[in-house]
Amino acid sequence: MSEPRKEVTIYDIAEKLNISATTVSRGLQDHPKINDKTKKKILAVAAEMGYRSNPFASSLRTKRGNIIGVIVPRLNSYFMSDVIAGIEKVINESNYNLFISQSLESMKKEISNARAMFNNRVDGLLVSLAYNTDNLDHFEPFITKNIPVIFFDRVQEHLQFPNIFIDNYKAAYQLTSHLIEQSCKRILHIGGSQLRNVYIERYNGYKRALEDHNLPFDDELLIISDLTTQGGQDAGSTILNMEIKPDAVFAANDISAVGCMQFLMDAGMRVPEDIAFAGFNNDPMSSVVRPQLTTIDYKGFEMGEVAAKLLLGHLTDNADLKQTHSLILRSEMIVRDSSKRKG
Amino acid sequence: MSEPRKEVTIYDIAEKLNISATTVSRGLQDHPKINDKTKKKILAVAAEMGYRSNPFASSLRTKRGNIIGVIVPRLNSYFMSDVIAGIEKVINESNYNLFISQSLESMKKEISNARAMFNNRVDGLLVSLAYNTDNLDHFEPFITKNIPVIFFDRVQEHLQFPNIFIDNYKAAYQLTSHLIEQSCKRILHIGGSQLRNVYIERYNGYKRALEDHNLPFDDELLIISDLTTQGGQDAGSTILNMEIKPDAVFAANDISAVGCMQFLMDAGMRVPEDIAFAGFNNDPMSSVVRPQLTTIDYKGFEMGEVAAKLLLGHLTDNADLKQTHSLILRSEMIVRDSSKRKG
DNA sequence: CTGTTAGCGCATTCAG
DNA sequence: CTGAATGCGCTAACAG
Repeated sequence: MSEPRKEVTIYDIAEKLNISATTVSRGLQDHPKINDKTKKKILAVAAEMGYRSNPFASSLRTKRGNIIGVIVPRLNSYFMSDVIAGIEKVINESNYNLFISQSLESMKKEISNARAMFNNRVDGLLVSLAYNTDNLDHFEPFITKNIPVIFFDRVQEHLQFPNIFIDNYKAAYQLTSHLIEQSCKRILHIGGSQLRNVYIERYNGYKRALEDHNLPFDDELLIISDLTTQGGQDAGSTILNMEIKPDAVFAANDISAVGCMQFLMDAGMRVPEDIAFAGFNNDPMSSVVRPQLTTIDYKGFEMGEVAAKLLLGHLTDNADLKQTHSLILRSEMIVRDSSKRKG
Repeated sequence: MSEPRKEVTIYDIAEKLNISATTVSRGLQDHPKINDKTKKKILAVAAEMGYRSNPFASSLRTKRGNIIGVIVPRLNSYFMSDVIAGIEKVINESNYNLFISQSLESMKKEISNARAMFNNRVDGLLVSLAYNTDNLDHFEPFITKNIPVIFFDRVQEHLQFPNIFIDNYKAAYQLTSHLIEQSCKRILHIGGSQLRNVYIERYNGYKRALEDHNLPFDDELLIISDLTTQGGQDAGSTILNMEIKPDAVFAANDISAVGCMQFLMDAGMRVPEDIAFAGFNNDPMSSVVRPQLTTIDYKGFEMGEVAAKLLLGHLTDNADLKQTHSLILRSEMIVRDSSKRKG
């Protein structure tokens, strides 16, 4: 295999044109004060010589690597991959690059990922927290260096870090109220980690809706789960063994809702007649399952776009955007057959 | 907001310890010829002063950025996000970082992404090709610079670039034969872009199975689709209008299979009695849909891991791994109710 | 509009 | 085992 030829530098271009490297550098960056003619010549020669800029040198000089870090709990969930797709779309149109890593729902990994991002000198960071993260100390170094960190979806309140999320409380309230309107009186909730805002809020919204409609709540009606298919099935099994069964289930995500629902249907229960169902996220499987699942349309792609744009705003000192501390995105209830007991 | 304090450099550490920066640099890298005592002192002072290495300077010097680029058609598909998760897992354990971008199934975007990766001087590249990519010219620059490029899943034969994929031909043959064994005689195929190996192979495997079992094939039995839910529904609509209907459908992915199957069921057809179904990928929705979908288990996560490991092997001059040109991963047929007409 | 000079922080000679 | 010197390629003063 032949050795790669030496890289062309701005000095090579400068030499060929009998001008200074500075001018070449400026020409390449479309600096306003450079003569259009020289600019064109520079570009032409650069192309001809196969020049490509050296981002390492540039970064060393400017102290900016033009990279944005992303830390998410998992990459392989429909919702998250949709968020990442949204982020990528926005970032791809900018001059930044994306470093992506996953915490695998472990705070320990999240800490090590954050450190890696910090050491790699990302210019900004987008984070969705792991299941069990209970403090934000590992993001302190970013504050020291004025590196913007933005949390999305799985957020935690912090003075320095903007948050982007949807109104989980309201959505859960809405969903639960809807179930109540379908004359459900005993609604069970399959909830996620009560460390995470999203699951706390969904639980709170659910509970408040019960209260507001004078429905009783007892401990048997709350099942904390890992929200996997298996988790949903386990919940189904628990329900099957209950003396007094719930007449509705509101699960904190679609996957566990579907797992639970199909488990109970396989056991002979009818949905929604015996037991109505509602999930959360509008995962594709919610419209594949029969009866189709009532859920909350939670646009991951849009959330990714918004998060990325907000971060870019911070990086370009956009005054308006820097004002934003919390951004609450719209979400929408989608009523499907799994909860329609009338009409 | 206060200005970030100046970064600590190896010179600062050197000064504090009255040794040279060279020694500090060596100590930090665990160079064998450095006294253990000095090494420890260096590490201690580095930690104390809050030192972090400057990857820009290091990269400029060594000409390696320790980044691996990934270009995929889409990030938000279950299969791809699983692949990416596998890649991330392996890379996260190494000293490399991941640049990720998506071509959105457009060759044009793929070209621009490849250029960006090249200009950002990635050390290696993992690629799954866009729907309509019909040549590999945009990857030539990587050859010139001896940058390894590895294709996975959506691959194209090329002397310089290793490929990782599954035996799509065999899997399709197996699936089609299975349908034939269920006494299906008229099997329709919903295929993807006939530019992409994966879809060509699936079609070929299907066709060969028909031939081997002396079943007729006519043009009406092939529908080329974009393999979305809508694409599946469209295929269903076409089928509904056929005078002689197929008694089985083999779709090149699960999403379109499910779209088509549910469309036909909604129109009153019975699955598998009137029409049997098979898909491809083992997407989660294939086990949620009823009847559950017969499919090919295609482990994205594993493919990601393998691809990343192979690339790392190339980067570390691992002789064994560098020998590998093509790697064919195992896949497995999963027979479910959508195709079980007997027993 | 263009050039001169200098230095970002590190790793690698080469010399002890 | 350690150090002095050098340059990777670029951009930002500053000066004209």
